[in-house]
Amino acid sequence: MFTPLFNHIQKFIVLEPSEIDILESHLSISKVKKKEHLLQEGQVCDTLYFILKGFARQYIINSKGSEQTLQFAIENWWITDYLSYHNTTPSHFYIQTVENCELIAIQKSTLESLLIEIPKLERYFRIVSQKSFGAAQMRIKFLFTMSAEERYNHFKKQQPDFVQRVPQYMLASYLDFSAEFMSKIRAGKV
Amino acid sequence: MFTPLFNHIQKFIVLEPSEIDILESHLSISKVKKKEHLLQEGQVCDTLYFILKGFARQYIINSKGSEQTLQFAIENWWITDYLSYHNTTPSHFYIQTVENCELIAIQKSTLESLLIEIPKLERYFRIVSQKSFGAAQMRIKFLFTMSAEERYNHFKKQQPDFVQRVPQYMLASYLDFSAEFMSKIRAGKV
DNA sequence: TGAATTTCTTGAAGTAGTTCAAGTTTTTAA
DNA sequence: TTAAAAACTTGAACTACTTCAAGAAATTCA
Repeated sequence: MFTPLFNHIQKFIVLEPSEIDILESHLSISKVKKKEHLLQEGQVCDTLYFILKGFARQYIINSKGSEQTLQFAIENWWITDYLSYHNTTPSHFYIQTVENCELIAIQKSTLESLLIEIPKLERYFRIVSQKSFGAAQMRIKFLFTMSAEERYNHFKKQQPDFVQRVPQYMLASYLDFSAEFMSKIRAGKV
Repeated sequence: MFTPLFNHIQKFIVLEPSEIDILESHLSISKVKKKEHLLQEGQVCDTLYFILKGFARQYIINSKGSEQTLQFAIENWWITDYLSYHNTTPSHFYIQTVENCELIAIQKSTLESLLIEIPKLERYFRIVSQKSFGAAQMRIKFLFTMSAEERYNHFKKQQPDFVQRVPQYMLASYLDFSAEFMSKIRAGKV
C-alpha cells in the first residue's frame, strides 16, 4: 500500500528490506474527503503529506476575500508548509484536498525518528526539496515572462490530464488571472 | 576564512573539529568581480555558490530582451540552479555577481564526496533547501496578493539595508514592475 | 578630471488584464 | 429526480500597470 512512496524514494536512494520494514511500521494511510483542510492559516504546520490518490492544493485568501491557489499536489507529491514547519510559526496558507484523497501523513516527531533510524532519508528529502525549489523558480519565471494565455497553454501542454480534473476557476487563480478571463481564453475571445 | 559557512551549517547541525578539517580541505574561496557570470543560460549548472561578501542574482532575459531578476543571494546564502544541477539539463537562468564578491564555489563532484565523508551535511542541505522552498512560496504569495507599491514597501521594511545596495531597476524587476514605475512609487506619484 | 556610461525621472498614451452583474450550465446530494 | 449549490460564460466599464521618448543625475574608469 505504501508502494508509490517506496518507489518514489528509490528514485533517489536505495532502501534495504529492513529499512522498508521500519518505514512501514511508522507509516499509515489516511483517507480524506474532498474539500477537507489539512492545514488552516494561523495553525503551526507539523505534518508532511504524501499524496497517494486524488489531489490537494495550497491556497491563501486575498484581501478581497477570494481564494488563490499557490500550489497543487497530485499523486506522488509532497505537500506542507515548510516555513511554518521549520520555524514553528503560524502558517500563512491553507492546505485542502480537492478530490477525495488517500495520503500518508507524517508528523514531525515521526519523521525525526525515521531520519535517525534511516539517515539516508535525509538525502531523499534533500534532493526532493532542492528539485521543488528549482520548480518554484521556474514557476516564478513563467509568471514573469508569459501572458495569461501563454501560461494557460503552457500548463495545458505540460499537464493535459490534470487540466481535465481541476476546476477552471482554481487553475485560473494558480496561473494568476481571473476565472472570467479563463473563460474568455478558452472561448478564444482574447 | 570559511567561518561564515561553518556558522551557517552549525545553525542546523553540529560539526566535529575533524569534520571542519575535512570541509576546509575541500573548500576554496573565489573572488569574483562585479557583473561576472557564474552561470549562463543554456549551460548545465554543476556548482553551488555560497556568498561570503557582496551579492549575486539569478535572472532571465524576457521576450522583449530585458533582464528580470528572479532571486538575490546576499551574504550567507546559497545560489544555484537546482533543476539544471539535478537533471543535468541546460539552465534557463543566468547567475551573475552584482557587487564584487567573495564566494565558496562547490562543484557537484566535490559536494558528492563531502556528503559521503560527512553524511550529516545531507541534513544541513535538506533543511536549508526546505526553508528556501518555503520562502519561494511566500514570494509567490506576495506577488499574487500585493500591489506594486505594497511589494516595494514590504521589501523595504524587510530588507532596509539591501534596498540601499541594489540598483532600483534591478529591484523593480525582482518585484515584477517596471523601472519607470519604481521611480513613480518612490516619488509618491502613484 | 572629465567624458562615457549607467541609472533614474517624468509625462503622455496605450493595454492586458480586472471587476461587476446577470445569466447559463453542470454537479451534488437528499 | 429534482432542487440547491457550484462552476462557467458573457459583455461593458474600468484600472494598475507598461511602453515610449527624452532629459537629468549619478557613477565609473582611463
